[in-house]
Parts: sequence; C-alpha cells; structure tokens
Amino acid sequence: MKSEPDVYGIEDLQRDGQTFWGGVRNYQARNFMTNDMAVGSQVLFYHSNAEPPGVAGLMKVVSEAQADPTALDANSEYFEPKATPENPIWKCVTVKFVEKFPRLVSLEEIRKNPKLKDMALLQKGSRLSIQPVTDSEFGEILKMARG
DNA sequence: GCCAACGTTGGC
DNA sequence: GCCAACGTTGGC
Repeated sequence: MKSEPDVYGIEDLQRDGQTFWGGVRNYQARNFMTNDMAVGSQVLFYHSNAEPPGVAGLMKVVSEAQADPTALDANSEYFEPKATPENPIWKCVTVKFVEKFPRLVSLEEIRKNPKLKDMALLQKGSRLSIQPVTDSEFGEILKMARG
C-alpha cells in the first residue's frame, strides 16, 4: 500500500498504532482490499512521492474492508455523492503498525534485484496505490530490509 | 459504445 | 516542474 510520507508515513502509523485506510478512489485498488485482504494479511508500507521512494515498513490487516465513511461525508474531500449507507461504493481495511524497517528498501534497489523484476510495482505505468505482492517478493523485500 | 478531454499519479 | 501513463467523464 502506498502513501506519501508527507501526508501519512510509516512514523505516523507507528504513532497511531493503527489506521483506517480511507480515501481510496480506484476500483482496482478497492478490489484488492475487499477481495484479497483478510484479517492477518501482511502489507508492505510504500512511501511514494518521497526522496527516495521505497518500502518503509510492515503492517497487518486488523479489520476487513468496511464502508469508507469519507464517501458519505459531504465535508470530506473524498465525498462520493452516489454513495449511501446501504451501498457505500467505497470500502477500506484497517491496518496496524508492525514495524518500521531498520532501513528503507528503495525503489532503485527493488529495480536492481532480478528476483523482483516481475513485481507489480515495477510494471510500466503501474500507479495503483494498492498492489499485489507475491509470497516470494514479500520475503525478498524483508530480506533486503534486514540484510 | 466510442473517444476526446481532462484530472491524477508519481518518478525523475 | 515536467510529463508519461492511466482512469474517468460526458457529449455524441
């Protein structure tokens, strides 16, 4: 999952303990949350639009996808006029802080690692704020973070 | 249903 | 700040 550290970074999550991943407004990204994440799922926290960009830490899903309250809030920048409590359209998971990596695994390093060449993150034009990671990719990132 | 125009993302 | 890539919108 990507977030801009200037807006909300791994240290903000460390301070908060857990957070509701609200405001996602892309159907593919939403579907990853509703279909592919469950309580206990491990998630990499990626710092986008950062210097340098890269994977900053680890978190874990503590609540499956639920209605995104920002979609129903007329004062929110994420307000969705078509959303109703019965059909909120947008949903999001709650994640908790697990760890901040001892060092950032930068996008550049990820690019250089042949084992990670197929990561969704590296595919051309890949901009989704939530992307799938395979078990082996996940393990490799952890190894790099701790290596 | 097509597609041009527009907005957003995010690395550089 | 630039711009490639992509998603969304809305007129037709």
